[in-house]
Amino acid sequence: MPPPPPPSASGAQPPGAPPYSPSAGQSPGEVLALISSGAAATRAEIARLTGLARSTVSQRVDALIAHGFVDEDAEAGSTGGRPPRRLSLRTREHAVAGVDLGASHCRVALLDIGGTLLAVREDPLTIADGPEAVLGHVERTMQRLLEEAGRDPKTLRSIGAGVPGPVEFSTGRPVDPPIMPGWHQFPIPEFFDERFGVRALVDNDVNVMALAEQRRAFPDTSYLLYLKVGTGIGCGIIADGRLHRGAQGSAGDIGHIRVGEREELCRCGNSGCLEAIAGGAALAVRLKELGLEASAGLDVVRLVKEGNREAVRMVREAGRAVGEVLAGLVNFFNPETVVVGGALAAVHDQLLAGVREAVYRRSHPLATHVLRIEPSRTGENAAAIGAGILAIEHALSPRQVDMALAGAAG
Amino acid sequence: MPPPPPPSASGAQPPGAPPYSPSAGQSPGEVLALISSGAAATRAEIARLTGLARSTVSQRVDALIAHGFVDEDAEAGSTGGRPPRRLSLRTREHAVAGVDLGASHCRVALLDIGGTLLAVREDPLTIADGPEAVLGHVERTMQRLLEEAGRDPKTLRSIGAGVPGPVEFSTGRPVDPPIMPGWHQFPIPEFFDERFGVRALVDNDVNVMALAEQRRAFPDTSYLLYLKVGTGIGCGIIADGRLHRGAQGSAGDIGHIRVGEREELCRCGNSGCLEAIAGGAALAVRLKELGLEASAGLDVVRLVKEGNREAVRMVREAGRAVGEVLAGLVNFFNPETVVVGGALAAVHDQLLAGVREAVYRRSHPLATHVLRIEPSRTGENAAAIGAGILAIEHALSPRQVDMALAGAAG
DNA sequence: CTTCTTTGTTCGACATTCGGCCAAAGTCTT
DNA sequence: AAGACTTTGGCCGAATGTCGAACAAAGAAG
Repeated sequence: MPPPPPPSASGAQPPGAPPYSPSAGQSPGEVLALISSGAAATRAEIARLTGLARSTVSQRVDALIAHGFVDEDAEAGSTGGRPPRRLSLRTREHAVAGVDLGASHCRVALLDIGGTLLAVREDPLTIADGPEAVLGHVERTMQRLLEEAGRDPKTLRSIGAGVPGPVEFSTGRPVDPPIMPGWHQFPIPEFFDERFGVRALVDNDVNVMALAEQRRAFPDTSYLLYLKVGTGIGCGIIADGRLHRGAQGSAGDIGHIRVGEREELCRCGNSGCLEAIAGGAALAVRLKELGLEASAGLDVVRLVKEGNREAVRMVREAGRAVGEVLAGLVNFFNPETVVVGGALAAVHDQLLAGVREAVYRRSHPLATHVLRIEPSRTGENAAAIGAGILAIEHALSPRQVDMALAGAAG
Repeated sequence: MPPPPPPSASGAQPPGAPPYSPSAGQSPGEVLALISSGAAATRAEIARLTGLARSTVSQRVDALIAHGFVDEDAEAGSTGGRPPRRLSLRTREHAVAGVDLGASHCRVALLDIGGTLLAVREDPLTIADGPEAVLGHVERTMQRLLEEAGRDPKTLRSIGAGVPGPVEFSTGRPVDPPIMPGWHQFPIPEFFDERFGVRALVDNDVNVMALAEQRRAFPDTSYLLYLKVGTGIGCGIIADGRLHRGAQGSAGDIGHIRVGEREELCRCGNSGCLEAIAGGAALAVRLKELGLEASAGLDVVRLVKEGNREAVRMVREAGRAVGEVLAGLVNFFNPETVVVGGALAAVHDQLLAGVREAVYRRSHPLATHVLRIEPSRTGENAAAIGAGILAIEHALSPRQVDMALAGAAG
């Protein structure tokens, strides 16, 4: 018979004990996370941060070094004692690819595992040509970039991809994508697994852009909305530092939210949709009706930059429409940062003026008190880099790293 | 010289091996989570689920039993071999309190750690009397309920509370609550800590109602919106099974989202707010203008139940207004379930008809395909129970349990 | 009544972690 | 410039935790 609850001997915690465990560093993979995130750069820092014994830290770091995940750099400056050896992610032998597929373009980026862009290439490409043709091109581009960058294809650790349509993230398959005929349920990860033997993560393009924006430009923000105002209008959502994809992965599909009582017809069949009022395509149509030369969102940008009064007025009005919808989303979601990107963000002076005007008028003071509304800081590579970040974070996840260390024990 | 990176098995896993670790059971606290959640009820089940050795499981379960967290019940039916011993949460010696504070009422619930309601009590109470008076009453009610239920106050493990205003969850302090004068920044957790020596978790009342609804009525849904249509209108958000509170904890504040181009004046100073159009208070005002007897949301409910045509029409119209806003939120958030509660949900036939009509007209098929819009299933105790759930989940969190086991080591 | 299956416990082997000790490598003081 | 001090990292024995095999328990199946 097991003894009854012990009479709680004086097991009171020693006074100087670390505060339990900050729930980090419990495995080699988590130690690597500390290193790669920049939270800790030396063995001693890791020990302090995790509360682990220095010897334990050393042992884990040794394992990470032995498996090629970590480099031991030159020693850093002393703080009064023996100078520490600086640890860093071994970027030379680990690469990922980020793929940005658009309706009419394809951009492939090669990044090292530390997030540094090694090479990019953009090509015109019709996504409606179907998955085999498009992904075949992507594969060749990846091979080419690897060669140009002097990286062994064996060092590719994972692949991220952003596509212009809804995706079931867990399987990486597009789900009834409107502008991607032939892609419904196509197993994109399997395609890449067969060619490169690595895991591919596929997400909506707006989601990966939001990820890039948050990780690169606003790392201190955990709640961020990324509004893409281009031909259409979409939104990427970062909640608690992670992408929010919703129950079916279609979260952020705000292009067809109704604005006011307006009746502009939308291609979706409804009327008054945000996209039909403020989307680049809709603006171009209306400018054309005014006799101006405009067929796409980029023409609107051009006209605004030329100082065309009608175009400026229209973009500002579009900003107000976006802002009216955004005001509601701000109340609902309570983000800390809203980033406006997409083709129309090129004229963000005009667009953001309208957005800010509407949001600050309609949102609650509590929610807007510290709210920042800013133009996108990432450039044309945003989606490709965001896809690459998706791949990097997968490859460096403690779980993946621990598996690699355990799987190839030696 | 360290060997180069091993040929890192890409995705190939040994066929018979357990699927790495389902990231559960890594500590006694996590074993308890399996038991309390009902995921596993015997030692053998825990071993199968976690992949741990049976001896390890036994040792952890012994520790949990020794510390009074787990009971070993009578043995269950055999499946062809030795019958397993059934394990269960020891509910007799662990209790929590759930506090529901409203503008003019106070409800306190006592629950055992398994979530069973032991006792409840509601009293009229003016929250504007200030924190000392109100919390003093809550304290006395808790003492009384503990006595009535025959529970030693020492068995109280934590306290949850829902209050009618914005709260900074991490500190448990109200932040500029409009209808709680005198409560700004009042340290509610400290108040309870001094009296009961346990942690108190304070959240917005709509949030805890959403939690109760999800945990009790829709446990298989990870993305849920709880709409409370009462005097005002608010929304609780469950994302990935957890409460979404936003950057400042004011997420879900949808009462002042603009609906269409309407111009009804709102107490917030703006016009066209959802609350001013569809809130119970606004409906009552309008019915009164029509010469009917109505001063609060409950009068609207009464009139609808009496079959008053104006009231029915008005509630249905309110449902449409709510639905119009909700349609946008559904596109943005992509929930799986929307629950409509609050005082006006008592006439959910009329209200939901309007909501569904607007949502299914305006939301995208992809998002609405599997979307359920349903009336609240929890009753008047929803907020108190939700607050209790907050407390239970804190007390049973692996971290808390592991600390308890380590702290009182024998 | 024997054999089989499943559960839970006991116990020795093995791995991990800790903490103390020591060497290394700098700064600071005299 | 030499010695004292501080901080880092490696080494090693002790403590702890986990595993797997063997075994006992308890019922089902034949």
